[in-house]
Amino acid sequence: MANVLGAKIKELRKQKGLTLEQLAEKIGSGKSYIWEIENKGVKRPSAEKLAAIAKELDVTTDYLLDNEQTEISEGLTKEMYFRKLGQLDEDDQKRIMDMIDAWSKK
Amino acid sequence: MANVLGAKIKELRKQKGLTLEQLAEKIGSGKSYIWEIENKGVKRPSAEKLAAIAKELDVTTDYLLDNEQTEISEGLTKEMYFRKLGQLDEDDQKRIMDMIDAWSKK
DNA sequence: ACAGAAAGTTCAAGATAGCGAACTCATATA
DNA sequence: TATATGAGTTCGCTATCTTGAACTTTCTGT
Repeated sequence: MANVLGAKIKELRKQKGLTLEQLAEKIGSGKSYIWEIENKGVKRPSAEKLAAIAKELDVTTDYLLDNEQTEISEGLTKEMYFRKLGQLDEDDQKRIMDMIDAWSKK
Repeated sequence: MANVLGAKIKELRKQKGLTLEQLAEKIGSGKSYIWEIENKGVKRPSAEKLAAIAKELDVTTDYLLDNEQTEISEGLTKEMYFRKLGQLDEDDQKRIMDMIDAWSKK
């Protein structure tokens, strides 16, 4: 169960049909580094690199870092609601946000 | 205009009335490190630390990293709530989503 | 003003990130 | 088979992170 991060990146990279070198080039790093993240497990990758990787693989940094969350489908429905939220009137938006705030403190 | 990241963190931390030590403790690091991020400028902070800081300061990691974006926009606020929503337990998430659904049909 | 506490600052040292260059392994092409 | 090409792997090296402990400055109460 170690190196969840690496597993996620490897899977997403392959889904996109990218080689180590291609992904590395897109985010401006060496392919050896991507390999080490995926296989050896880098303990504390920099926010810069990870954000770049996340962007290229169309996921959020938070998703990559969260060791509990290994499925993206769930996240996608949330994103849908996020969009819906934006369509409500200001007042309703504020009510929702207040509610989230309230429930966050538990 | 160097060290935009540090400036943002310092400002947000003060807005919340937190001391270096308080913020440091919340994210599990030494206060000296927070100070160096804010004042000396750490070049490539780890994703883990930065995500923890962002969470504590109620902003996204992406906002902290983006040197162009220095204002907390409306979009960012929604993004932040989107993330908060994902951190609630399933039941609460469902309640919020139901509420959004209900209010969408008005 | 003074003492003590709280906040901020400095720094040396050990741990890790991240790169380049060279290597292996597989697959393709002649 | 031989050669080439692309993908993955190993490793040493430097730069940077991150910490703990000691230090200085600022605040607070008396």
